[in-house]
Formats: sequence, C-alpha cells, structure tokens
Amino acid sequence: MPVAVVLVILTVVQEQLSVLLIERAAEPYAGEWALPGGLLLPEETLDGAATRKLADETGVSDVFLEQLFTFDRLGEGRAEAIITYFALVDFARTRLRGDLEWRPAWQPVRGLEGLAFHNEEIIRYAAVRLRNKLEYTNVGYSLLPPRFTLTQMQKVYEAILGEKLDKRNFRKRVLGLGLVKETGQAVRQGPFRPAMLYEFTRREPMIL
Amino acid sequence: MPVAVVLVILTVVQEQLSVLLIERAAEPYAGEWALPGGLLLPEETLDGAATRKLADETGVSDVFLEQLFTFDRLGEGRAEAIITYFALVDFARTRLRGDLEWRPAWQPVRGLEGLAFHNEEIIRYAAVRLRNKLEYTNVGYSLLPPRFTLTQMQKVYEAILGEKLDKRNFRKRVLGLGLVKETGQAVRQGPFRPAMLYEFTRREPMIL
DNA sequence: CCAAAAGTGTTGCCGGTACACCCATGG
DNA sequence: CCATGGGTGTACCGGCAACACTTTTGG
Repeated sequence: MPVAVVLVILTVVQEQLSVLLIERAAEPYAGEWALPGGLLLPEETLDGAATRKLADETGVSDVFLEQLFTFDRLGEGRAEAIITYFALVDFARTRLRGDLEWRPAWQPVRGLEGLAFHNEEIIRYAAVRLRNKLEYTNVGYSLLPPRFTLTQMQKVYEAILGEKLDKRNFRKRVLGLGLVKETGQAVRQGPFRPAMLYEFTRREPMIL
Repeated sequence: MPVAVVLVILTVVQEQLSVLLIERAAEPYAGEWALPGGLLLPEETLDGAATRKLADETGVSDVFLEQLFTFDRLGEGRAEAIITYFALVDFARTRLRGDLEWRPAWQPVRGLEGLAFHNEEIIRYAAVRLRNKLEYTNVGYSLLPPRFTLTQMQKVYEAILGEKLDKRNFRKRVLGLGLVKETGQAVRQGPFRPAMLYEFTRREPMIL
C-alpha cells in the first residue's frame, strides 16, 4: 500500500478561480472528475513527485507549489496515505496536454460538487489556504505574467477573495508593502491612457 | 514501505516551552533522542494513530492535536512517508510512562541539537506554528488546567512567544476578545490577595 | 458623446502599544 | 517592612476602510 501524491492546481480564468481536473479513466470512479495525482515512485521525494506531476499536467515549472495536507486513504483508493499539494499557475502560460488518456480541464471552483473521492473538500481547503496566504504573502506572483498592470493584479485578487476591492486602497497597500515595483512604460491597449507595468519585487521560495 | 506517524508533544514546564522526547532503543540512532512515533496500523486512520500514540506516551486525550507536515523518509527510516502531528498538553495532567523500553522525558525546546533524524527541524517548525496559532486562536486551552488565573495564562503565553508581555494589555485582549471568562472566586495562595479564576469560553475542534 | 481603463488624497475609526501605581498579607 | 502576586486606565500612533472625480480616445 504505497503513498500517493495529489495536486490542486489553481489559476484564474475569466475572473474565476479555477482548478485543474481530470476525467478518470480507471476504476474506481471511472468517468468522474477528480484531482490529478499518482503514486510516489521509489526513491522519489514528495516535492519531487509533486513537481513532476505538475509538469506532466501543465508543462509548467518554477511556480508556487506547497504541501497542503495529508489524508488517509479516503476509503477507496489504493494508497495508504494521500499527500496533497497545491500549486498556482498563470493560465496564459499553461498548455494542457490533450494527449493523455485522462482529459485535463479547468473548472471554476465555485459550485463544484460530486467529484470522485470527495475531492471538492480538498479543493475548498486549498482555496481557503490561498485566501489566507494572499493576505500576508506574495503568492500572487505565480498567477500573473512576469509584467502586469495593477488592474490585472487587482482582478486576480478579487477573483480569489470573492469580493470587490477599492482601487486606491489596493494600490496603496501593494506599493506601500513593497510587494510590487514599477518596471517601465506600457503600451496602449484600448481607448484610454496607457498603463504602467509592474513586477513582483521578490518571489517566495518554491517550497516553504 | 509503510507510513509512520510522529508526534511533537509540547507543554510548558517551569516557564519553558518543552517537548517530549524518547531515547531510541533500536537502530538506527540507538541511544539518541528522538520524537516519539510509530507505524500506522492496518485499517487505522492517521488521526487515530496520532491519538493512540499520544495516549500511549502521556495518558492524555481530548487535547489539541493537529497535523503538522509530511516528510519523505528523511533518508534513513523504514517508512516511505512520515506524517507529523503536534499536540499541546497541560504538564500537570501528564504522567509519562516509565515502563516503556524507551524513556520519555520533557526537554526544553530552546537549544535542542543533534537529535536523531534531524528532528530538531520538525520541533522548530512546530514551535513556529504554535506561536502563530497563539495569536489568532485559543489553542492555549490545552496547555492550562481547566481553571486558571490570568497570571498563569500570561506566563504560558510568554514562555511560548519568548518575550515579556504587558499585564494590562494582555488582560484587555483576552477578555475583550471573549477568549476567557470569569468562573468564580479563588482561594488564597500566599501572602497576597486571592485571584480570580478563569476558563476558556470555547475549545477548538480537536482536529482542524 | 459615451464606454472603458488609468490614475490620484483625505478623513475617521479602531486596535495595539507604551506606561505606573495601589492593595493585601505571610513571613 | 518587604517580597510577592492581584488588579486597574489613559494617551498616542499607525494601519485600514470609506469615499469621487479627472483623463484619454476608440468606436
């Protein structure tokens, strides 16, 4: 009875916090939606397995990835313990692999129900953790392109927190805390003034 | 290669944050100090295993007990994954078992070094988590007798945070937040006015 | 001319911190 | 008479939330 590693990969798509799910090919729960994961290989570290699975599913590396919680087998799996990780990725830089036997897809976190293994509980827990971390860390770096406008950033924050934020207070805070810094002029995007571009001043360590 | 559960059992002894350690009987690291733990039994839940081990070592149950972190085998153990828990107990209500083949003992957290399996890292992490939780939860209930004076409580907090606190501000806060409430008169203890006794208004769920 | 995004300051409140003295009595 | 623990109130400061208008130009 080995150990399994399961990933909660979160991103923001169309102003909605979303999670990567796969349609299970094998029993149990064949045909149902579930979180991606797999068994820990011999001689592999937990972080290594999580990193590998993340790259397998999204092609992404060097993003925020952190251990979330460990469950016992949830009744029905083949593993003795399920170690869950959560990752944050920039949707625009992700290319889901369509050639896998399971079909990965982004699904909004709000209103998820009826997943295999009660995986919605894990997802809710990850979303709570993310909301907390957002308030006292800079995990957001992983959800945005390297350079972005403050309006983009604010929309990501609003999607995660699930509420509108005040523009001036938001800017005061992220600038005042030194979270982000200006990084040059911007290009006009529409019928309005060109925006300033920003980047994060520091990145969190990949594993805390 | 099964799964192991390891416990960081913390308490405050003589105004020092302390941890329960055992002297290992078996190789590897025979004769060295380490955290107590053991293998997960078949059909046992993780929380169940942690609760069982805690009762084995201290005779205590119904205290704060929470999952901490999961490590891979740390190089040298027999287990594939090590799931750590941390628990908080009231020193006065604990009776360590001297009849075990390993000898459990309380050791101050400050200055620990050279433990088996680099266990001091886990202990430091548990101490950090405890300090954080202390500020926004009421985990303290588990470290104190059911009824206590505010001075006792303050000393416990000071031991954990490693700094002196202001008496008036401390009382204002714990009363203002409704953390504790008066629970009757007290008995004289020495050459001074008898103190008021308090208890916690609510207890955290045992597992979060 | 209007929709859409960019940008910009002030005020009030609340929570947290700093800080010092009196009381009672067992020894 | 002093050591020891119990108990109490005020003043300042800083962070956080609330709040509205001007600019630009593509359609």
